[in-house]
This record gives sequence, C-alpha cells and structure tokens, in this order.
Amino acid sequence: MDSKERTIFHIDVNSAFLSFEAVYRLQHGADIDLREIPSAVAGSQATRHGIILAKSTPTKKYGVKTGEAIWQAKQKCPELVIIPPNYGLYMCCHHALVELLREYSDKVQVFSIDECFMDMTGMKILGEPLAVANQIRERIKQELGFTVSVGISSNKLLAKMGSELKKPDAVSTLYPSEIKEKMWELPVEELYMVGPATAPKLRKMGIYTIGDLARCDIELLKYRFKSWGVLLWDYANGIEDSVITASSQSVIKGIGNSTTIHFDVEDKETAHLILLSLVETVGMRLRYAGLSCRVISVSIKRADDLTSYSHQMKIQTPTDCTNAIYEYCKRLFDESWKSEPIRHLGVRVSELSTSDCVQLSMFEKNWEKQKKIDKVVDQLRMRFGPDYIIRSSFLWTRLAPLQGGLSEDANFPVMTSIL
DNA sequence: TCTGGGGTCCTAGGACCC
DNA sequence: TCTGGGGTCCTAGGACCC
Repeated sequence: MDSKERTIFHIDVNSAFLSFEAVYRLQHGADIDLREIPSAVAGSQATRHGIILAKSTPTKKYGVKTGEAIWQAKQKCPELVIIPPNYGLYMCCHHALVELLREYSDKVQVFSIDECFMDMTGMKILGEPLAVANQIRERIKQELGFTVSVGISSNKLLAKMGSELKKPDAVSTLYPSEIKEKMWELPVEELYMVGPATAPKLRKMGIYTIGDLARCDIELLKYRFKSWGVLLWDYANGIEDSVITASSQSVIKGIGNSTTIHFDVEDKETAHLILLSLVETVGMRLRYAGLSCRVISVSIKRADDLTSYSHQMKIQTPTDCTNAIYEYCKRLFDESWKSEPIRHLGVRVSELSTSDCVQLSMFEKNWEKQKKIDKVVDQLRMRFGPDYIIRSSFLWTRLAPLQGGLSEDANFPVMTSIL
C-alpha cells in the first residue's frame, strides 16, 4: 500500500498481423516487404469473412480502415494486395515477443496478441527508463524483425496513451507532468474508452478535445453518463491505478465461440448443427481449463439488417459437458429465433467455476456418462487432431464439425525467436 | 451479393421476497 | 378496499477494447 511512483511500459506492435506476415515472407525469400506496399491482411470474401484485419502504412494513406469490407477498401485503393490471415504465425510472433519482454521484467501483462504492459518499477539497475525502452525496441527489431511503439509512464492508461503518440518504431514518455502538453490537445475520441457512441455525445456537449473533457465539471459528466462519466473524466486527467496482472493470475470470466456462416441459415436443423460445432470447441476449452459454467448464452445475427439479439439462461448445476451445453443451446435458440434468415451464430458460457467438486442436482439429467465420453474424445483430438473424431450428424452436410480453435496454444508450439 | 471474432463491464427493468 | 419501498436475482442489450 505504498504510494511509490511506478514505471510502466506499454509495448504495441505496429500493424501487427501485417508486420508478422511481412517478416515471415522476407525470411522465406520474398523480395518485397509487404510493409512498403499497399497491402492488408483480410479474411476471405467467399466465406463472408472479408474485412480488413491489418494494413500497411502505404494502405493507410488511402484512407482504408481496419474492419472495413474488402470491396470498400479496394474502391479506395485498387492495387491493394490482400493476404489471408495466419493466426498460428501470429501466435508464434506473440510468444516470441512476450518471451523477450520477460527478460526485462517478471511483471508482463499480455493485453492482446500485439500489446503488453510491463511493470518496470525498481528496474533502475537496467538504466534510465527511456534508454531501456529504446534498447527493448531495438532488440525486437533486430531479433524478431518487426517494429514496436513503446509508451512510458507511471500508470497503464498513460503508458498506453503514450505508445500512441509516435509510431512506428518509437518510444514516447507521457508522465503526468506531460499530460497537458502531449495529451490534452488530442481529439476526445483518441482517449482510451471514448468510442463511436460516446464521442458524438461529448461533442454535442461542446467537448472536442481530451483537455475539454479533463476540464469539464465531473458532476455534469456523472449526471449525464453515470459511472462511465467518472471513468472518462479520470482518464482524461491521467488518473488510473490498476496493477499489472501476470497472465497466470488473471481469471477467465467467459468462453465464447461464434461464426459468420458462408450462407444464410433458414432452418432450425442447420442452425442446431452450427451451434453444435461451436459448442464442441467451447466444451473442450472449458474442460482444458478445468472449468464449468452456470450461464449459457446463444446469440443470433440476422442476415437482412445485421442486427443481433441474444438469449441466455442460468442452470442449477455448473457443467462442462458438451452435450449438456448443446441441449441448453438448442433450447435457447428455439425459444428466441424469430424464423428470419441467420448470418451469424454465437455461443458463450460464463459464471465459471472450477470443475473439481461440482454438486450434483437431483433434478437435472445426470451427464456422468457423457462426461466420460467427452474426456476420451478430448484426448483423441489432442493426440490425433481435431478432425480425428467428428459427429456423424455432420456427414454429408458440408458444415465444419468444429468451429474455432481449441485454445490459444493448442495448435502451435511456442517459439523463442522467429524461425 | 456490405460489417469478423474474441473479450469485459455496466445498466435498465422485471420478478419476487419481505 | 391498498398500492410503499428496499433488496436480490435474473436477463437483454449496449458500451468499450483488441
């Protein structure tokens, strides 16, 4: 509980997916660097996954945005080179990055596949923070081949805002004393947690910059946005005190799996099969983590207007059994589906607890036998691959019997540096 | 032939109990 | 024959992030 000043780094890989691809290709004899031409990583249009996931700096200049449809991006930039995603490669790069960062601090928080926080408090022996950050940035570039932006400050929010100040391949500080000069002049939507819904509301109130927000009467924000308003005011003033949590101590709150189907689903039977393919991986991930769930939720996205709705239920006894979860999902789907064409289906489980001592309810079906089957199937799939055992209901359907990855690490080994 | 997939947290409103 | 009010639990949906 001491109030000692902390030193926090935020590391952000520049155009992560695209950089990873570029490095991999260069190392395999490619003569062009994808980072230097208009290029983007995007899903397949044929399966209706065609959106931009990452783009090169030259692509940015055409106004192409992440999340945009491929055809829209091509309208802006006809010569755009599209690369299909390779998540296995990205996970390898991610692991290599985290491993390098752990050489500098044992408190590394993985924030996403391309972002990490590091607690560098008390690491003065390594040198001044700015020098150490530059050393890390340079080593990543030399050893892993991609560039990062680093933000340095005394809390996570400011470190993260700091890494945005200059990129690519740069280090910036954003200490509390620098907030006024470096952060307050930025447009309010640049503030972490001010998204597309909040920014217009703030502008309507005459708040255009982060500084406007910081100087705004907190009572007014509280009245207008409840607790959200207080959070935004704090962030605008650089107030944030969450600690760096190593991944080993972070708790999973929920496990979800969803998919955009490559055709519109119009019948219940097909929808059920897709739900099953989603539940298969959710079940495996639950069991892999040694967890059971009490809340099960199904979400449906309409094909016509892309709006979605969800339906959930709480069950008496936590379960990790694929068939049990599937039965609940079918019920949830049947109760909520309004018979319109479906583009996207999702399954999510939450209220997780450890599976060790699950209390059996007298009123619910006994799934003990199913659980044993789950265990055997999991082991076979682990050993021989996910397609080793598939359900006969998927035969002749041309539907994938399993949707989504098993767990982030199940499919690819951890590497120490890129190839 | 439009717009992916994985998360987290908060809030409103209804049911129900006392 | 009178409509108060607090608390908890649950669900749906919306906000944000990457």
